[in-house]
Amino acid sequence: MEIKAPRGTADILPKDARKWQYVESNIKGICDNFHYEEIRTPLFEHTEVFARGVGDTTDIVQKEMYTFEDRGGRSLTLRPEGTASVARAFVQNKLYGEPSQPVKLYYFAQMFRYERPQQGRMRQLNQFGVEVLGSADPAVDAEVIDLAMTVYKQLGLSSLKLVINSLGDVESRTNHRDALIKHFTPHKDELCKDCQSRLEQNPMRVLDCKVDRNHPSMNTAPSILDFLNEESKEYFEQVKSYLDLMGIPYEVDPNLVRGLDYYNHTAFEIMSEAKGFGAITTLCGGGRYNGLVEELGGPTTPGIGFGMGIERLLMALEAENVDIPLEDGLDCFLVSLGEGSKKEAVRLVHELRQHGIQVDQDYQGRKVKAQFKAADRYKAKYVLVLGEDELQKQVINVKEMATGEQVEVPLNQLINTMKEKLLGGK
RNA sequence: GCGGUCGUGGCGAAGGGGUUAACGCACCGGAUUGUGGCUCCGGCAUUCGUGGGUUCGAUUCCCAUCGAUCGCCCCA
Repeated sequence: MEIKAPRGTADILPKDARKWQYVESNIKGICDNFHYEEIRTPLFEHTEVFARGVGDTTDIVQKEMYTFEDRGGRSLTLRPEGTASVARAFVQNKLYGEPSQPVKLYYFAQMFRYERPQQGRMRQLNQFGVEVLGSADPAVDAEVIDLAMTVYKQLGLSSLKLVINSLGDVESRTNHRDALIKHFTPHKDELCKDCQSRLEQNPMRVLDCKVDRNHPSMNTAPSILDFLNEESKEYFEQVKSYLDLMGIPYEVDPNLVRGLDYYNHTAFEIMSEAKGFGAITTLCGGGRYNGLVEELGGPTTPGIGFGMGIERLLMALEAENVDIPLEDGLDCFLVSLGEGSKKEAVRLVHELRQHGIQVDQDYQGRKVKAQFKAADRYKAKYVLVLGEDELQKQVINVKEMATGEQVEVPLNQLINTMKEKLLGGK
C-alpha cells in the first residue's frame, strides 16, 4: 500500500456512513424542534478571523492551525472551530439587522487542528455546533445546554455529566486575574513549566492544570465565583435556576476554564462517564461570548454556543452499547442466465427503478447459485429469475426469499405486481 | 511536542534467520447440467507497513521512517 490518507484523517466507509446519517438526521430533527436554522460557512477563512476571534494565546492559534498562503499571497486557515466563522458571517451578512432576533443557528462542519492523533482526536474532525446571537437572556444559555443534552439523551446516552461555571463579565474576570497572579506568583518556581507561562498569559488556565492539581496552592486559589460582581452572579444564578426548572442536573466546577479567549459568563462542558471511554471524555464544550462579534467588527452583540464532536458522540454510543437502527435489505435482486436474458435484465432493472422500485443485479458474471447467494447476502426480499425459458414465454419468476414461494408473472405485469407486493405490506 | 506498545492475505491471527508463510472467517468454483441459508471437496499472500543495513541467506536481527494505539499537554 502506497498512498494513505493523511495522518489524523479517516475514511468513513458505507457501514459507518449509515451511522453518521442516522445521527445527523436525528440532530437535525432536534434543531428543527428547537427552531434553529442551518448555516454553512467556508472551510477556510482569513487567518485573522481565528487569530482575533479565538485569541492569540490559545493552543489552537499558537500551534494547531492549518495555515497556508494562497497564490495571491493571502494568509488563509482551515477552520479549527466553528464559532469565529459564524460570527464573521453574522457580521458580514448583517444578520444583526434581520427582523427575527435572536439569530439561532446550527452547523455540521469539518474542523482542522494540527495535533497528535489518538482515538477521539483527529486532525480533521466533524462537529455539530450551535450559535445563538443577539440575546443576553440567561434562558438562552439554558436552552442551548438543553439542546445539547437533548441530542445525547435522544440518541440513547445516559452516562453523562454536565459541568458548568461562570467566568463572569470583563470586570469580574480582570479582578480575578489579578488575584490569581498575586496568589500564584510566590509559588511560581514550584509550578510546572506550562503553568509558569500560563501565569503570564492566561492565569485562569493554571487552575485547569492536571500536573499541578495537587499543589497546595491550588486549594487555596481564589475562585472566580468569589469575584463575580453582582450582575454576573445574578446572571449565573438565573441560568442555574432555568436548568433546575427543566430538570437538567449539573455540577458547578469553578475550575472549568474553556481554552478559548472569547468566553465569558456561562461556560459548560458535557463529559461521558461511560466505562472504558478512555482518557478523552469531553463530548461537547461551549459557552457565552458576548465580546466576539464586536471583536470581529460588528455591533455589540451577545452570543452563546457550543461545539460537539461527532466522532466522540459515536464513540460514546459505542461505549454505552447503544443500538443504532440501520435500515438494510434490498427489495429485489434480479437473477439472469444466458445472453438474451442478460439484455432483458438490464432493461428491466432500469424500468423497475424508473418506477421507484429498489433493485440490483449481478455484475460479476456469477452462476445462478452464486447470484442467489449474493441476493441472500443483500437480504433481498424478492429474487426475480429470468432465463431463456421465461424469456421465451415472456414471463419472469418472482421468488419470495423468506418463504421460498415462487410465482410466474407475465413480464408486462411485473411492475404492477412488484409495486403491489412491496407496498402491500406497508 | 514528549513517553510506552504495536504493524503478517479482505478480516482475525500463528510463526521466528534457511529451499512450500499455519489456522479460522469471508470470498470464488465444484458435488447440485437454472434457484439462497446446512454439508463435503478444491482454490485464494512471488510475500510479512516502507526504506536502508548486518548476513551466504531476513518476514524473523539492527537503524531510520511512516502509520495505528495508549498515556501526557490540550481539546471536540
